[in-house]
Amino acid sequence: MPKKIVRIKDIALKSGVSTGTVDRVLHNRGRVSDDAKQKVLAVIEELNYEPNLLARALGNNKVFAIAALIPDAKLDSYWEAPALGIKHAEKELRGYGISVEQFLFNPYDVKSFIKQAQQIAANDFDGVLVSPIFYKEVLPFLEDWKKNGIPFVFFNTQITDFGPLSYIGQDSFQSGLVAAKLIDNSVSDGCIVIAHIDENIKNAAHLREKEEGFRTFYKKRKGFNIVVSELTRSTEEEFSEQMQQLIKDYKDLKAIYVTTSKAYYIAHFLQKNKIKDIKLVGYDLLEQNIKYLENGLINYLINQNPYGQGYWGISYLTDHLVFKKKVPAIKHLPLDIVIAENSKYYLNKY
Amino acid sequence: MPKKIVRIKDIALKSGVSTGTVDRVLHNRGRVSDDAKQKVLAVIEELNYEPNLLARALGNNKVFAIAALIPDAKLDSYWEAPALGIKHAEKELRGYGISVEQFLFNPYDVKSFIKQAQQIAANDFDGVLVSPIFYKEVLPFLEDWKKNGIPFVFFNTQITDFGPLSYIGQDSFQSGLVAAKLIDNSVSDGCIVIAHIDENIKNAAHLREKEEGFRTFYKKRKGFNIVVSELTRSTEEEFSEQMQQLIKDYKDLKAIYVTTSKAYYIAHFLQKNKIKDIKLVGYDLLEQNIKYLENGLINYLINQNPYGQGYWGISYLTDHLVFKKKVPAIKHLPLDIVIAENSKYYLNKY
DNA sequence: CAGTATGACGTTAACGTTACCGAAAACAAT
DNA sequence: ATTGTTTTCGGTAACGTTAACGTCATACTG
Repeated sequence: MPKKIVRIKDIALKSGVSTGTVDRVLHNRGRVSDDAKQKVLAVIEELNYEPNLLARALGNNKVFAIAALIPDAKLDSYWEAPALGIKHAEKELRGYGISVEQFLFNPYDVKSFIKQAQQIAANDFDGVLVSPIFYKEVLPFLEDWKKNGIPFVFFNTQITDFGPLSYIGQDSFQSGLVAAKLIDNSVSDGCIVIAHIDENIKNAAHLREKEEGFRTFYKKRKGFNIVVSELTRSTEEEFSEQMQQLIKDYKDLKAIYVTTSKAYYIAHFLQKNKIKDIKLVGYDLLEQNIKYLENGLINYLINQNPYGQGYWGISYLTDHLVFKKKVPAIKHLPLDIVIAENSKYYLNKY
Repeated sequence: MPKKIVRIKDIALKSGVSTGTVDRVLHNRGRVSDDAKQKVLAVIEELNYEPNLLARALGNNKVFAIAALIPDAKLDSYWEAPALGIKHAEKELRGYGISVEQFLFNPYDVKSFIKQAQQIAANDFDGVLVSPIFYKEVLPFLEDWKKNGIPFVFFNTQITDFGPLSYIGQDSFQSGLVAAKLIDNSVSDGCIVIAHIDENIKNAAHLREKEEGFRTFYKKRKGFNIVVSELTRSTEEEFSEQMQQLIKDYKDLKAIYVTTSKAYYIAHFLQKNKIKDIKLVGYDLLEQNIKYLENGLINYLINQNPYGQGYWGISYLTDHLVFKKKVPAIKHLPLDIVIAENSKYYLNKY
């Protein structure tokens, strides 16, 4: 009953060559006659050989160096989670010959991004995990890596094409739909604001997609007034003024959909000004967000699973490098709906 | 920079014994003097040795046979997902020397459970994954397995103690809280029914816990009338009558919380009788449930992640048997809140 | 004190794969 | 024919761990 295991040796025997030749065929690195190659391939097919991943990794006996190019969590705490996911993945996969080095850049400073990317390009890594938030600037590096056969995985921000090994992240449009439905479940008319906070909407395709998804949902609905607002917060006062204005402009404001992880700015404002009955939906389980989720000022958070993104990114690169497995070209992580009662399950777990 | 790898041989060398001795210490299978043991342990600590899991599994060179004792999906489609999770896990882990055999029993027939369990006990398996829905009947088998040093993992239904390797499932109480909050978000007063469908509440501790969680949430709230109803459905007519009665008894019925995966029974009834404005929250992404989720008759489903339960169960047994890793004694899977817009992410993925 | 258990340890062949090192064979240029 | 070059291929030592086996020494038995 336990299926007979097929080894390289068996293939070699059956096709009358040596294990070395079979190995060369398997990884088609040439130096093998067409004749032999065909024969070996036929036998592989016939016995339907499945490589033993353990032995493969062990025999390889190489430590693969992976570089992770991500924003510095000190400058935006959203990035704590991916960093942790990456760290945990490394720990778990170290036994499989993986080592990861994180290159942190300032998400508000293109220069710093380029500098770190150059660092990576200068040393030779076997794979790169990158959050390509600077579209134009990352391109030359992608070219370089591609030319050198170094696989790279995008995460969090999607770039179409340019041949990444994989993209890991969320479906922004769909997440806009989810947010809309959640609001729709408790608001039956009035004004709803889509708030982009601290991001230049021009450069942030994923925010536009969220907005698009949200609007799409509400196209079917009557009696709502959907408004977009771009807010910035360099100081609390500045932010507060913008909010005051918003409240004044839209008397029937019923709900706010925050497309970034900064919902807690608004929650803070609402609390301070004792404003109730405005539903609030945002993203990401930052400590401050959770706080307001628990005291009811934020109604729902959508988890983008940043921890999982980091974890899967490293995981996929490992599958590719160590085990030479195929990995999906795209992995959309679930759009977890988080309330106070189930939040703990989404905190730094996978 | 790439950390120096510590091998058993290094430990042996440094502590002046042989690799065999180190191996015996590592797996403390005795036959080692206290003296040597202490020394080896000290060196292990000092170099902080981390075993190479690949080499371990490869060297072991044993095919571990795991038995999965679960209800037959033909008799309750909830069990399709765990079966699939188990199958996928097996596929993924076959390369690591794992083979799984599923033993399906009739969830409504104790005899069939016993028969299958005996099957497992008769042949010798290296590990068992079991959904112990028949509390009393499973105990003797647990004793047996324990005596024979065969690890077993519970999933879906929790049994306190009896020394499983791990329990994998949901926190029922907490899931009651989640359900309550979801209903509370869209209902502000009136009567709310907790419906147990097709289950004997006496034997179903997890259903009682769900109810308990739900009630706990509503203890803080005023103006609600929380009612419990046990429903059965052998025929559609029988069920319909019970529902009619319920509607008649509670004119201000605003929401129903179904503690099992049978919310679609109620949705079906509501649709047929054109009853609107009763919020419905249930469990599990069965095809029929999804259907009503999409057309709005079911408002929320809570995903118990049955696929993941199966997957993790096998995964944990593998960690224990193959890699000899420590596994958590308890794994509570997330209480995923599912609406039409995010349901696809929870369908048979992990 | 011989004989036998018992316990403590070392040695070693595997596990399946990889990758390097040459040997052998085929071919090319004199 | 000889030498040189290239292509194809076999042999084999690793990779880190496991577990069966063998070898001692010591303790116990009568």
